[in-house]
Amino acid sequence: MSWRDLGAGEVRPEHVGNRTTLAGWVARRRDHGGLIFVDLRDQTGICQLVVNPERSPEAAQAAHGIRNEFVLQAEGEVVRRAPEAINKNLPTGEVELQVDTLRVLSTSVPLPFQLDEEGVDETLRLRYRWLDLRRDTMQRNIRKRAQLVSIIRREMEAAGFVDIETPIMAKPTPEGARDFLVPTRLQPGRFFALPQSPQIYKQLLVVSGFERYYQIARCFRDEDLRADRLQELTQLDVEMAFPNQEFLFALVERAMQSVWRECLGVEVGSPFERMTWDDAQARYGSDKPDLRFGLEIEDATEQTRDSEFGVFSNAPAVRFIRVPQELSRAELDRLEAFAKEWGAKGLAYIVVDEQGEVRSPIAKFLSQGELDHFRSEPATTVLFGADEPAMVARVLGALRLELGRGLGLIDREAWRFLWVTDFPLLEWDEDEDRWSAVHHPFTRPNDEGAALLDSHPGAARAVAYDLVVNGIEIAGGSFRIHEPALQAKIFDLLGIAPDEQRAKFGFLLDALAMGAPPHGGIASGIDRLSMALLDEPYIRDTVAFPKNQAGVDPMSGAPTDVPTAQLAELGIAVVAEKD
RNA sequence: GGGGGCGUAGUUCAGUUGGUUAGAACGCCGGCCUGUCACGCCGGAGGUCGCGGGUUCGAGUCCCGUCGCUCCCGCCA
Repeated sequence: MSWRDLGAGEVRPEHVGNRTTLAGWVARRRDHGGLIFVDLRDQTGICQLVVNPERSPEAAQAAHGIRNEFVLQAEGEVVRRAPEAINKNLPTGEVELQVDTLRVLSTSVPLPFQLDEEGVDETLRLRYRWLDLRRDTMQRNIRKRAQLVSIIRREMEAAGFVDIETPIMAKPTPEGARDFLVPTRLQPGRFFALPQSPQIYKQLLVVSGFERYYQIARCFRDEDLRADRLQELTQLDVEMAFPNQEFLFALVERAMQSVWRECLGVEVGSPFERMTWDDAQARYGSDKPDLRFGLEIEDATEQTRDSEFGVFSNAPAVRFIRVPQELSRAELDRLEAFAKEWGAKGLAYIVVDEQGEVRSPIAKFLSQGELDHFRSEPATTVLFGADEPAMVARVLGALRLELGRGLGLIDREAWRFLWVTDFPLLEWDEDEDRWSAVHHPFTRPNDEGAALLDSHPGAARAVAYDLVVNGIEIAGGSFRIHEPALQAKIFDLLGIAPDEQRAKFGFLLDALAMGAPPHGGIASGIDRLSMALLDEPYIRDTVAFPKNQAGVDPMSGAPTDVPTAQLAELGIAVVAEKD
């Protein structure tokens, strides 16, 4: 059987993306099994190359002595052979090629790092990202991400949503994250901003009569990076007229089910669980609970109102978690330090040992009634939070996650999707001494919330929701305000003066005044979603060419200085440089 | 802006209470081997221990500073 009989056609350079080494007469593995990538019909296959000097002296000579990586062109007789007949340890692919001719099309210098090495310094990986992307995990990540986006597009379009692009050069926004600014030569001294999201544009599109809009949109936020945060992110952006929460939830659930089914072969049950934001805070101390383990937070505020333990009786909220283990003093000290990092003043605890005996520095202050309330199984540690409710939730939520991970309580096989609903509309900003929007300033209060805006704005709840999987926020959305008067009222509460409202958002208010239908939508971070799907702890490894934590691209060196003349053209003078 | 961790051959790491020519594995270079595929065997090269200063008879090791990377808090509607 000849090569061409397999239907491979001409073996063109682009079909032979090999990176291996030749030693002696035999193509040998360097990073992909000593095997040569060849295109067999429509799929990429892996082929073992054998050079027989009797059959082809030229090929043998070409193969001999080449030590660096190379790209090959080879033709010859294909010999199919079962991988296990050759080697039990490593699958060698489907095809072996008895080479007649062999030409080196491209060579390689020694690589700066080995592709099969784990834990290579990330700067080095990013500097040589084209190599890093050859690694199996990166190939998987990038390809799965592409598949995910493809599935989402298919689902959105099947539901009648129209893909519309919105400007990348947009207007700076006063609310939210810091903007990336873009100067322009035609308007010296003025700046566009890269969009933090297409929020206003998508609302305008619905007002325009595109009653179902979607976009895979790039968004930019000039904030500090984290293992799960990028400055330049991609999100599925969705908006619809006459929104219906059940419709939107079902739409997103269908998309997630398809993604999980087609990318992972996992059937995700539907409908997803739901929980109000208040419940999530009270039971999990988080607006994105990881439901793969228990360790729920319990309340003891009532039981400790008259406690002789001042820390409890003076606290607006007293809550606790029962850890199913007798924690050591050293571990408790570590957890206390952890709790303090999250803002706790200390960490009260009760240890119930194997015999059911209680050991605790605070036990002597507690009444029998209180102790009864905290009574637990033997070998349990009860950890307390006593403070403002928000702080208690924050600290116990962080402790819960820390313990869940540390004690191995997490069910690694589980996919726990959860809608968190009824977010607060506003939260008080201590630093700015004003209300700020929890979601964004265009979020609609629910009917009860609208009635509370004058008296108790902090109690108002929004028609806003997040989708969480395994403790990772993968989508969030809301219904929007479509009445100019209500929108102006929210701006008032946010401390945006009327003239400022006109200057910043006049065009939105005008649009709302010209017959805006009720509308709402949702957005889903594709990078985060990929992270969750791939169980990938670092968001940068879901992106082909990410920047590092300092916001620098180690590959290209961007951002860089620019010539003074280029700045002058823009009417810009740099007054402060790094170092 | 703040806190933690890391920085030693090309890569991943080790380096004992400060002590003599700083080690390993993989990679690289040379030689041998036609069925190998994490090939095997023999030999070899390669390190201003991030940078600067200090303590000491002596510093990879201790101290101070600094730079870089990373994780976290703040921040991220």
